[in-house]
Amino acid sequence: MAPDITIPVSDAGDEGQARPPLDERRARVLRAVVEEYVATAQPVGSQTIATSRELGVSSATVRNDMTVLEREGYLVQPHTSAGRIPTDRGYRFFVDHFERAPGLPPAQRRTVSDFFTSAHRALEDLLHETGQLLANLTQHASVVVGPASDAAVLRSVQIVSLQPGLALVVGVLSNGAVEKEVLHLEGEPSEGDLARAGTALNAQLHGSTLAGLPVSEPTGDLVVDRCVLVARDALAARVAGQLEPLYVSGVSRIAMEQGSYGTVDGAARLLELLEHQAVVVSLVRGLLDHGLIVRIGAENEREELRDCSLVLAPYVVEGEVVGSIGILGPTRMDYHRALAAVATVSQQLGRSLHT
Amino acid sequence: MAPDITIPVSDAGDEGQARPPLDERRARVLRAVVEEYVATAQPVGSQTIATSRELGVSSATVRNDMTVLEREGYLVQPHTSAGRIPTDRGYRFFVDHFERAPGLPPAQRRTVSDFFTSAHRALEDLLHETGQLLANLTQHASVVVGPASDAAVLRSVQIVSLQPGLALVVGVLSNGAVEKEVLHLEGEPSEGDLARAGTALNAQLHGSTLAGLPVSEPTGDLVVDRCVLVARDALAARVAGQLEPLYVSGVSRIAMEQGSYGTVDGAARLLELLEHQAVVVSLVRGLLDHGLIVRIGAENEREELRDCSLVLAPYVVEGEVVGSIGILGPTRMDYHRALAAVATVSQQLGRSLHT
DNA sequence: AGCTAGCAGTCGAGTCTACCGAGTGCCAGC
DNA sequence: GCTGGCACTCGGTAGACTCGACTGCTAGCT
Repeated sequence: MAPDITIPVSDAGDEGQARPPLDERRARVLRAVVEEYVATAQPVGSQTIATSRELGVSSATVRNDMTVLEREGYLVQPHTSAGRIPTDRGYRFFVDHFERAPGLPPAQRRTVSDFFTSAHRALEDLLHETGQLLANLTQHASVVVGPASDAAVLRSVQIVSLQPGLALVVGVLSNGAVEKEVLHLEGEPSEGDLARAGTALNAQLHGSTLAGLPVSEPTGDLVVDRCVLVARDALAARVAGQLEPLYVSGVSRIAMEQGSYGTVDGAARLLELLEHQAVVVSLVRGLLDHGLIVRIGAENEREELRDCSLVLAPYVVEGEVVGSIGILGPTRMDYHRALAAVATVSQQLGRSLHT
Repeated sequence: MAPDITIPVSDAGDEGQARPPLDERRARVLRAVVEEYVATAQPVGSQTIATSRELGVSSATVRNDMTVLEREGYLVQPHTSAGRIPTDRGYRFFVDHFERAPGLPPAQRRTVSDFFTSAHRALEDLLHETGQLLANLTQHASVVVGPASDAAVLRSVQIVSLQPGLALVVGVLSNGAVEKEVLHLEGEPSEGDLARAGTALNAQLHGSTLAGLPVSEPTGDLVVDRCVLVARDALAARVAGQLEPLYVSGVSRIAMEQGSYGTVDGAARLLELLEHQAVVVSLVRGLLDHGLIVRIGAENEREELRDCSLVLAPYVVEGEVVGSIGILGPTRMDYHRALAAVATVSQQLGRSLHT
C-alpha cells in the first residue's frame, strides 16, 4: 500500500578525520562480515566469507582485506586466532553506505497497515499499542514518546465534585489528551459553588495552552474564586512537573538477547535505565530533530547504552514533530530491518494521528 | 506511627494430608536453614547451623533432623553431599509458623509514611508511585492493580469537540478516574449540537455505573440523538473491553536476581509474562479475596511462576476491597520483610484513598 | 601489482585427570 | 536420645592435553 520508503539516514557521529574511502572489494568484505555476524553471532572468519559469498577471491585475499579493515578500525578480533566482528564504526559504515531499503517484508507491511486501519483508539492506547507493534516487528524493546501536552490547547475545563471537600479538575486538550488533578477544597464548597467555579474556570482557560495559563480573574464570589484559584494552580503545577508520556514495550526482549550485551548484568542495567522515565524521555527528545536516526554503541553518551543501538524516528502530525518512536537493541542488530520498521511505523503513526 | 501490623496470613495450599506436627527442635532447624539460605543463597550444611545458631546440639544431631525434614519434604539436597535448601513446602511452613512480625525497620516505616503523607496526586499517579515504593522497599518487582472502573459511578459526562467530525467523550468517575473515548461523528455536527448532546448525555448517564449504562433516550433532535447514541455506545464499548489498570514496577530486579530463578531465560519468561496485562490482572484478581496472601513456587498454577513467590494484599477503601498490590520475587526471598512491606503499604494505600 | 597457496603459529574451547573439601549417613558409645 | 567419629560421595577447581578454527606471512604465480 504505502510507497517505497526512502530512508534519509542522518549521520550521527561527526566523524572528524576523513578516512580513505573504502576500496570496493573491502567494502563488500565489511558488509559480508556485518551481515554474517548479525546472522550468526559468531566471529566470522575469512574462509566463511570467501566461500559462501561470491566475491571471487580466495580466503587469503579476504584475510588481507580484513587486516586492512581492522587497521582502519572497522573490525576487531575478540582474540588472536578468532574471526572478526564489526566495531561500532564498522556498523556505522554499514548503515551509511549499504542503505538500500528492502522495505518491510510483505507480511510485516500488512501487519502494520492492518494495525493502523483498524479501529481508532484514545491517544494513550494508540501510542502504547504502537510500541507493542514495533516491539513485535523488530523483536527488540521499543520506546514511544507521546506529544507533550503543554503545547496543546485546552478545549474544555471542568470541575467535578467527588466527595465533600474533594474534587477533580479535568482539562481536555485539543490533541485528545486529558489532564486531571485532585483538588482538596477547604470549607467544603457546595455543588453550586463548584459548578459556578467550573464555568468560570472554563471561560478563563479555554483556548490557552497548559504551559501558558492566564492568571485567574476574580468573579466577585469569594468561595468560587477560591476554587478557581486552586484548580488553576493545580493544573499549572501538574504540567510544570510533567514529562512527555512514555511507553516502553518489549523489555523482555532485552533479557532474551542478553548474550549480545556485554555482561549478564549489562542487560539488568539497561532494564533499570528504561524504568527511569525522565532519563529516557530526555534521551529521546535530545535526538528528536535529526529525523530517522541510528545511534550505535559508544555513539551514545550513556554508559549503559554502550552495547546498544538506538533506532529512532520522529512522527509528524500536521507538519509538526510531536514525538518519536524507536527501538533499542544490541549493536548486533539487523539495521536494515530495524530502520524499515521504525520508518514505516512512524510515518503511519503520524498519518493516523492526522485525521 | 502505625500500630504493629497483625499479619493474618491465609494458607494458600489446601495441604491435603496432615503431616505430623514438627517437633520443636526440628522446626528450629528448618527455620535456621531457611534464614541461612535466604541470606547466603548457598545450600546450608549441618555444621553451619550447629555452630552459628544456638541450638545447643551438635552437627550430627542437626544432620539427623535434616534427614527427617528431607523425608517429610521440607528440604532437599541439590545433590548428595551438598547442604540442604528449602522446598516450597519448607518455605510454606516457615511463613505459616514463624510469623512474628518484626514490622518494617524504622527507616522503611518512615519512608512509607512520608510517601503517603506527602502531596496527594491523581489516582493513576498514586498507584504507579506506590508500585515503585514497594519495589524499592522490597527490592523485588511489584504489581499494583487499580480499582475497576465499572463499579464506580459517573459523576460527569461531557462531549468535547476536537476537530470537525472528531470529538471526545469524557466520563469522570466517583473514584477519581477518567474514562474517555474518541468519537468519529458523521455529518460534522455543529458545536451547538455537540453541546446539547453533552448536556443530554450527562443528564442521562450521571449517577450510573459504567457497567450499567442506561440506554439512551431520544430528545427529539435527530442530530443530537445521534451524537448521544454514539457517545454512549463508545463509553459502553470501552468499559466492556477493559481491564483493571495495572502498574508494574521494578522489573529490572528480576534480571538482577536471575541466579535465583531456574535458568537464564526463566527470568526472561517472567518478564514476558509481566508484559501481558490481561494475564497478570486475572492472576492477581483471582487471589483478591484471600487477604494478605503468599503464593510460593509451585503453588502458582502458571508454569512461569514455578520459581517465584508472590506476596499480595488487597487494599480496602470504605470497607470495600478495590484492588490489590504485591510483589513478585524468587522463592528464596525474605518473607518476613516482604510481608511486612506489602501489609503496611496496602493498609496505608487504602487509608490514603479513603479521604 | 595483485592474487593465491601453503605453512607455521596462536589461542579458545573441550576433555580428562587428579585432588580437595564440604557435607552426608551411619554406627557405636555415652 | 545425643554425640563423636569415620567412611563415603560428589561438585568444583586446577592443570595438562588435544583439537580446530583462525590468522599472518612469505614465496610464487598471473
